[in-house]
Amino acid sequence: MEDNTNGKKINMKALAKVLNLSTATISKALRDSYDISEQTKARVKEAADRLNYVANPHASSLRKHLSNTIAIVIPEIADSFFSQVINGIESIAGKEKYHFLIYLTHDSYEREVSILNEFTSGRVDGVLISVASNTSDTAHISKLQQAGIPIVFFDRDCAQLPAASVTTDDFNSAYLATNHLVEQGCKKISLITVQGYVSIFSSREEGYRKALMEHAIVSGSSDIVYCANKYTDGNITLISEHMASARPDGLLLTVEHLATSAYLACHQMKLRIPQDIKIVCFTNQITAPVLDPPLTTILQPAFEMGQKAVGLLFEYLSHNYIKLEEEHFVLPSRLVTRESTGN
Amino acid sequence: MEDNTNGKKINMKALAKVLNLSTATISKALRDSYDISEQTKARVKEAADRLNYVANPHASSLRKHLSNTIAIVIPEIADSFFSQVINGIESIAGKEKYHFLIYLTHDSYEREVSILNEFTSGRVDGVLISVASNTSDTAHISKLQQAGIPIVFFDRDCAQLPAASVTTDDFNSAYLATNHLVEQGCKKISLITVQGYVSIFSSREEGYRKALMEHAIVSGSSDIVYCANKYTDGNITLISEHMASARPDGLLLTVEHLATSAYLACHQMKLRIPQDIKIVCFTNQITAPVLDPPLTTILQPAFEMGQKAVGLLFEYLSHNYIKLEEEHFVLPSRLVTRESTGN
DNA sequence: GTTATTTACTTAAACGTTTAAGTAAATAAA
DNA sequence: TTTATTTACTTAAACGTTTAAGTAAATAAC
Repeated sequence: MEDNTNGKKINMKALAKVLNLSTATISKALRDSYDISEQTKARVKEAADRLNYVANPHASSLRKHLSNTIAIVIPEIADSFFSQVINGIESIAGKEKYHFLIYLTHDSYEREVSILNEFTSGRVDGVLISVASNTSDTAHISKLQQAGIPIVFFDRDCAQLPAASVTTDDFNSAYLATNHLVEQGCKKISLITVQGYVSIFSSREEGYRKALMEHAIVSGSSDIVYCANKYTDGNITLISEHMASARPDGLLLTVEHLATSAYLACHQMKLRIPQDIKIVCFTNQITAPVLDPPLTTILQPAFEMGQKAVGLLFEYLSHNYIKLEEEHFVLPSRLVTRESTGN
Repeated sequence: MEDNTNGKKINMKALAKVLNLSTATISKALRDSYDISEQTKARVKEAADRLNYVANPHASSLRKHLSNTIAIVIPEIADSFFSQVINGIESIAGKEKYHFLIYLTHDSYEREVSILNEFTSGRVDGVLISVASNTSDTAHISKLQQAGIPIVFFDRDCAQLPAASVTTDDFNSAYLATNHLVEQGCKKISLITVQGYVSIFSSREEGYRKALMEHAIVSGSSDIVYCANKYTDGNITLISEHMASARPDGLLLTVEHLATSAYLACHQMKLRIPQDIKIVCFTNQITAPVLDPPLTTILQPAFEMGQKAVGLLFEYLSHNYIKLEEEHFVLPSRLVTRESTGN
């Protein structure tokens, strides 16, 4: 191979020297500038290919004030919903040659703040975020917006903020799911959820309440159990104790990992699903149909939400001049009934 | 607020002007250089904090030839194993103030090649990769190594390459799992797996074969089913057809998503697990204990593998001068027996 | 009291791109 | 034939850091 590079990493200057051209010409040729002859473009591209030239993204980002990178900020990654969202984002961002950095808040407001604060540095061109469940003060988000970094919320938004959002119809889904439990004969339905300020949890709670109200089922705060928002034995205990004391005949679970906990609790207490207790859960786990018994789920359009969120961001970034703060999309979730609510 | 910045993004030059210092002093003060007085350091840090100064990472990376970013290249993300690995990586990388870019190959060799080729640009300081199952030509990986980018393989390595690896004992796990099936009374055990060049699949296949051999169970190629490496209805059909024709009484499944497919196939065919057929699967799904019936699994130390892999990379990057190509770690997986192999 | 060393800074170049502005040669317009 | 325009480049500055090298003032050594 006569490539004159001795295995050293090649940069634009070296490439220019090889071709007897200026770096400006190389740069423009590679970006297909009208300013460069077709012949030269071909020569440059051939040489770049042959010598494995790849432009240094830091130099490029520094000069252009564009990173071609977006940040995805989520509470957890070991969750079917979030990983499917990432798949959706990747399906679009990958094609557009965008890179994405992932940040996990572990559902902690403090981490979220320190993660977002760093984004004023120009590291990313935009942010897709699903906020921590205990995020109520949104100053860190406003600060980012004021710094000119576009933000799109998905799933968990901060309703009080003027920002783009892609969510699902949590209120209605919870309402329909609760109705379904009532229709299947439940008289005492408990909500197993997570404490948090974000709207998805309050919406799900309100949907649940509305359904109960409409069926004249009295429910008090003792029918709601607040669990930790991660998979722990503690949650199993919480649910067991609740079932022992409140003796519900229906459960609405608002997060994925609660399905396993609730099932284990039922198995431990020898409660038969659905005969003794019926269960619905918000989850995208593919194992739902093979659980014991198959689980009735509220299936969220995770992949599509990811696509839509990143699509909005790209539309903004490509200067199609949409106003992000006016973009709000609510994609429908679907109640998939299975044996866990059958009879 | 008298911050002289009018809401514009502040850079080092602006900060220097505010403090009547040179940018060199600012830079050194923020990095705690011995060259700067404590008094000045305090002044600088206070002002930086107050004005929300965050250094531009592109400028910094360009100058230092360090990105403080690593790449994680995996086949899929909607998989408990990989998402737990990411959690492990994040648990270390997050603390070290490293950022990570995620790239999905969708198990395609071509995508893997084009993703890795880009890494010679200096975008990342190192790469953690689990190769695509059909990667046999490893030129793209060697090229990256020659360019001086450190690589650590996890789970799926390229055994022929001199590179660090963190794997689990696939051979032995498959061997033990198959033995377990035999001990539980299986006489005809099928392997449901995925076609691929990577060692995990061949190791699992060999472990399976060795166990059968030792028990003098004759097995032919008709006992092995090669599925697509993603969750599809096609796989369910493949498995059903195999069970109809080969009539196995035991199944060893080598990838997570096959558990759901196999269970559905059994349900459809009215085969009772474990009475008619016993099942073991390599999976980290938390729902394993609540499946119908609870699934015997080979649980991989995903989180620890992520930690170990990124730990090796950091040890190398911090110039502790370990030789990556000599680092090979094999972490043990654990057979967790449940009803799917009971009697 | 002169010289050497230390302290606490500053100056300026460099990292590898992109791009506005400039230019010489070729072509078109008058 | 002269002038205007177009083509295909080059020059040089800029992006925001880091750092080697330099320096003036203060302190220490002799």
